[in-house]
Amino acid sequence: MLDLVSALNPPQREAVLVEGGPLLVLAGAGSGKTRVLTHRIAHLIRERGVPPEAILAITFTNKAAGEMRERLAGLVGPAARALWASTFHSACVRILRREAHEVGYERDFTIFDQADQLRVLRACYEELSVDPKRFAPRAVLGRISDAKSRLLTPDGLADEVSGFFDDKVVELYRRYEDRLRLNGGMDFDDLLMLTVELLEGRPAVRERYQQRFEHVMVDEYQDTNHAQYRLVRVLGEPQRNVMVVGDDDQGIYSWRGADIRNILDFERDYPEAHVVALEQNYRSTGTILSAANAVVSRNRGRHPKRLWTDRDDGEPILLATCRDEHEEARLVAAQIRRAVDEGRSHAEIGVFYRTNAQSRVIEDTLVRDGVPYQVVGGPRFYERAEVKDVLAYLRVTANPADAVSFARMVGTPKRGVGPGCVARLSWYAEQLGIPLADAAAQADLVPDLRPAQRTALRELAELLTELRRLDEAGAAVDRILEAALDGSGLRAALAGERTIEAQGRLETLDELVVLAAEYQGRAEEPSLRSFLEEISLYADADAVDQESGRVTLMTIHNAKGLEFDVVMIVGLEESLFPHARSDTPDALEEERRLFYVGLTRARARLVLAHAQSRAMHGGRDYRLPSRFLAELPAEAVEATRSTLSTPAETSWSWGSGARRGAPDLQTGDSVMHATFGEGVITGVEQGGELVRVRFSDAERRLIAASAPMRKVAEG
DNA sequence: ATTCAACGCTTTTTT
DNA sequence: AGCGTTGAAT
Repeated sequence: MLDLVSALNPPQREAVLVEGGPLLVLAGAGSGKTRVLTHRIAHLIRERGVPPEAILAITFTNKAAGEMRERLAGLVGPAARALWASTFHSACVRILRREAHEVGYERDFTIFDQADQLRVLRACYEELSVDPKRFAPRAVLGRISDAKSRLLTPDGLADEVSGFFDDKVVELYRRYEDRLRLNGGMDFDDLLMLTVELLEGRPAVRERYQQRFEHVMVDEYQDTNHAQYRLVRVLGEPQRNVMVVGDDDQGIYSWRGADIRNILDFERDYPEAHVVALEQNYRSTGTILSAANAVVSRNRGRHPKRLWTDRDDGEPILLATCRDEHEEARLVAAQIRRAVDEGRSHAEIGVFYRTNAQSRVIEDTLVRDGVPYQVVGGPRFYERAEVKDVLAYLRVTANPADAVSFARMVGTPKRGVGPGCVARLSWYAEQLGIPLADAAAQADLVPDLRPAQRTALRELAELLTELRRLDEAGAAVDRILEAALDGSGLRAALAGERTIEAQGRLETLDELVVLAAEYQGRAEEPSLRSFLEEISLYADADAVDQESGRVTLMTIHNAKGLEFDVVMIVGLEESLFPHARSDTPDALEEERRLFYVGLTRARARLVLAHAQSRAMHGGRDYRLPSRFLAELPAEAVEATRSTLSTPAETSWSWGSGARRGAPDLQTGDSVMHATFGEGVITGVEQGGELVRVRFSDAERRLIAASAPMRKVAEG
């Protein structure tokens, strides 16, 4: 039998072996927390006789859940399959599918993604005659999401807020809720909120799940929100065998409602909690670790701690100054080449950035250089228009109440049925209290429709009947998908377009069919509903393939939990990283944690880059290096101007170091710029380092010292 | 009533 | 660079 603890260090061993009861593991980056988690579960199963199905293990991604199950199978054998290992959202769906009626939903409820949510919300704007320009829908949705993550109903929110904007939010939230229910739809926040309502509000249901889960374990606990916290709390009673693992330095989701206070609250709720700190890092070189420590220790709101390693210092961190984003991309390519020449595999290289848009230039360069790479995140496969179009047919098949999908389905391909027609149909459906799909079958009875529209609706209804028949007969998902593609005319419409774009979309749809077939072969109990559900809960991070032999490009958010031999972080510029929108002290600390997460992903080599100018919404911005660069210990860093192009005439340094004298520019001065021509200074920022200049076409912010620009007249 | 083309505005991070 | 809205053409 495998020895579960001999390879562990003392605190790790303690965390694995400690008796039941609440356990808080404060696990620094790279300190082996996944190992602790899996070994503890294995220990519970093997040594303490806990049945695998009595353990609920919450991970941050579906992929991590799968890996945990696999590792566990290696430790305790196939019994591990009975373990509930999943994300919060997947676990909630699993519970809600069984108990839907308890919270006023049908079992076949649909999960609405952000695009769906916006459609529902926009409909509410119409109904309530709210102007979307005055109340940005995305912002309102954000407020609703925030309320739900704190388990606030519209009434609860109303009690808490007041004011013109907030009153409207409450009003919209209330209507949004009604409409969601009408659609049989739940948004991501509902999955959590309704599960908490269910468990807290229905003693019989609660007891069932409490009895079932003897042990509850949560990874990445610092990124849980209030709803998740309450979920853990209610499931953990009465045994209180709750283990949470987290690191306050790695909390990067507060904008999504995550609350680091959950860690503090844990000790308050469970005063008897056992606390274990894992501070030995097994991942990174000494240099990387000390740099990461130096950066994160600038944050005020954190538990003081210091990760240590007994590894060598390794190589210095390479810091490259690039002229623009193209040079930065070439630097990335050159560094990849260098690493590969040294015998490293492409798979061991990760390139991180703050925003998805940054991947584009790098991709272009890598394609040109023939470097194999994968991009995680960005425009998502399942959110492409053509995919959503055909999925709308499947979603209505699975849930006839889903009016959002119905409207989408009716509109694509074009069949002469637009919003006006759908509105009439909805009116009719509402009068009779029947789903839109059924109303469509009776199109002949709906007033004020054109004959062609009646025909189109009838045909649609027939298609839906056919799809539903296939589904009920247990047809394979890829077969139902094919039937939708052909029956809807979606495929024919694209084929008829004969454009490159249409060709690409057809290929996308073929890919979807392949994915459906793959699902069909892989799923334990394949069904249309579970296929749609898997798609809805599919996360970008689930797609990371560390064995693909390719370089991985992704946002730092997606890099959480991963590690690479070589890590490059690009775009380290003020207003990009830290992002301009993170302008409060707290938000800035979160940006710093994000940087910390990025740094600590690296095992051996770290390359950091910033560009002096970057193309941004049409124009070109001139930028200062990120303040975070100045926070790196000087002895850990080797700075270089990218050697890939001729150095600019002016050089400048970052952070607290020497600063070149900028031309003395004042508001009102006239300047001549090499590229933009004549302009006038409209503002001076950051102690004269940056100037705002209005040119004939636009106002730009330039770095006073290095922009190719001279003063032509005093203001 | 639908559809299409132009315009103006905004873009962090994601389950 | 993309999206949503607006206005015009069918």
